[in-house]
Amino acid sequence: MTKILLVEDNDEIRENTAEILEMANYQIATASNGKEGYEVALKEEPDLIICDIMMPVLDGYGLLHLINKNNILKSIPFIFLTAKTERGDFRKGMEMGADDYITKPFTDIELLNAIESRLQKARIQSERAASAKNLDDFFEEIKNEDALEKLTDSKIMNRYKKKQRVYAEGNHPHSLYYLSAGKIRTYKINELGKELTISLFNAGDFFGYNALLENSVYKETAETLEESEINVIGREDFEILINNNKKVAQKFIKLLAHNVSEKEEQLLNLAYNSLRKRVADAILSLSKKYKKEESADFTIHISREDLAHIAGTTTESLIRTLSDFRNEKLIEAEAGYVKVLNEKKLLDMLN
Amino acid sequence: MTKILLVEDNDEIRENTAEILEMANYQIATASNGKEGYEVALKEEPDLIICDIMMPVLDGYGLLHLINKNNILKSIPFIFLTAKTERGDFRKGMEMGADDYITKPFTDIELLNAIESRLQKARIQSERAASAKNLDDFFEEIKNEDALEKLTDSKIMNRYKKKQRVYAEGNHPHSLYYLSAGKIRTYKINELGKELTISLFNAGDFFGYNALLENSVYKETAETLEESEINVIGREDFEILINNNKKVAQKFIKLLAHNVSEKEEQLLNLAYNSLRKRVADAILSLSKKYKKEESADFTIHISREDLAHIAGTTTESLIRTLSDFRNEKLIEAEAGYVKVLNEKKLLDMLN
DNA sequence: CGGCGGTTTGACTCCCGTCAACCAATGTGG
DNA sequence: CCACATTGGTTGACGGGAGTCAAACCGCCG
Repeated sequence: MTKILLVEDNDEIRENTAEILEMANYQIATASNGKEGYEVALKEEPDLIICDIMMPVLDGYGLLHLINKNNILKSIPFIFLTAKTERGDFRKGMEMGADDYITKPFTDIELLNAIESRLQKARIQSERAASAKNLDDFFEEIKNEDALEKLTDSKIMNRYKKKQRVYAEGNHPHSLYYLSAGKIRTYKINELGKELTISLFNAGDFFGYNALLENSVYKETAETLEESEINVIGREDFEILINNNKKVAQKFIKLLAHNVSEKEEQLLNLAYNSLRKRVADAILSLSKKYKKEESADFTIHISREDLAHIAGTTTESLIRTLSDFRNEKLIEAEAGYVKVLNEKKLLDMLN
Repeated sequence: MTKILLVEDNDEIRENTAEILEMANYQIATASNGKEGYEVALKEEPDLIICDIMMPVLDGYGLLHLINKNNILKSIPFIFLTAKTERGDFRKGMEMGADDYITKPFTDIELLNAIESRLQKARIQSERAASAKNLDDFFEEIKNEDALEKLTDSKIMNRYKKKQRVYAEGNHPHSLYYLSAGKIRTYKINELGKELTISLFNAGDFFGYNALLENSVYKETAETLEESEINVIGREDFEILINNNKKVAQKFIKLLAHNVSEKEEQLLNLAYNSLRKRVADAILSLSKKYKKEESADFTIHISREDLAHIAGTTTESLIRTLSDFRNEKLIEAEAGYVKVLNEKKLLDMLN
């Protein structure tokens, strides 16, 4: 049932009006001033508010102001019911966002008509917005339909040399990649030409799926860190698969969710961690990704520049930090490689 | 740009008024009577209609009647602009569903205020309705599943005050959240207690799905930026849905993929951008997320501290940067709010 | 031998984080 | 009702971390 909040300080008018409205089969909540009205509004969430202007404690303008500031209440139709007949008062009320302005004395019919008119209007508004949304959904659906016809079997294998590019930022994705051997990194470049390595991939990883799933262009560049072997899966095949195979969809959902978490963690690191800690993290994440087996100590062959781009710094700064680490016996480092000596201390590195 | 239809038979008033509105940067269509007005309305689909009452051929009431009968046009705000100052005329106009009633003579300010007030109101309506529709769709989907019996009671709605916590890092997720009104942010804290805001959410967004999908604990904390209303969807319901409903799975895959892209972009920013640029980006991302409509300028009420956490810096540094921006006339800022004056320059900010 | 790419070190600068103080507004408790 | 505490915003002074530019070094190959 439609619920109406009536805010009016004069007891007689309030009770009379409430009675009329109840006879018209509305559910009524009442309040005798703006402050009380706001409290009742919060609690009851009426479908419409009728409100006097001149009231003690908090007047009608004040109440309307509060209502408009509240995200939950601001879309409720608001009608002023007042003895203030001056043009200035009327304009002020309307400009503040009231939906109607009824001057006393008024007839029952006027009041009821005004209410119905506003309720009607509110209903139309919400219908309208909802139907726009429906149309979008509809087109969304069509897009996925006719992929079914074009099923072509394509499982190509490619060999890549070191530092070779697989795809570049801005390209349109045509395929999903599966790294069967080697190492891949993806990176972005900012306006000043500085590189940041975003992700590392190892044998057995899929990559390049993000642009496909988001249905957009690549947002990063992928290149090999060393010689690699890559399987290419056609876009259509992948789409059919993910749309029709529950398991595949679940796998990618989980993968994506994990990616998001990882990136969030990286964000926090880059934002506030010292260079020392960022370099330590970079080394550890390489270790985590590429270390062959649990017990053994880890050595990676990587250029200073590449390592710097993982830590988000410059080559020179990275080198200084590596020197520090070397002096502290945390790592062993010579041109072209880094070997982790004390993983625990790296892990506990303070900022 | 906002388009306004002005229907008025008096040439002088029409042209004068149109001129005022054009100066206020609205796009204007005109008509000199109700019939013509209806034709123009159909063709132009204005964002707002201003209309005289007494006109030849078809009067203002007639036009409003036609507009209300037309499904495409009926939700357009409608303002009468008339010499008819009688209470009866006013009531008739409002009862027919007009949104405001301005009597001649009127001042420019009155007219412009009335227009802005109604446009604002219309925006709120559609936002609100669209977000409600989203959730309804979602539950429509749920209903079709065979787990019907379990989830009848699962649509819980919660009210949160400003700065209240929804979930905390490390908690186990029990539900999916849907923000039906208000604003939410998620953030992480590093060992030194520094906060970084990871994501912002607006009415109509889902949040908290990442931990569910990854099948792990929350990796970030979520709290309200202002008073909010949140729908809670039980974990089981969500899991059934996403595992069995192709459309829902696709929706979340796309959402996740987009999240990843966003985070990657943020990574690059945090890694190498100057404080100036990061602050500019923070302001712009707020604008992008919370700006109501295209043309209007954007004001956000946010504490310095919160803004600093979005930019990944300290409150003091943020304040200095804001002062610089203010001196450069890029923004207007006083305690508790920031207003964007020159979006383009903020966007083109160099490092 | 000279050039070249990658690495390392040095010197300098400056951005920005830290600490401290102050102000204004708001709330609070006696 | 006022003194007082508290909170958020702002400004100033200071210093260190890390980026920039330059130069030296080193191994390698033709």
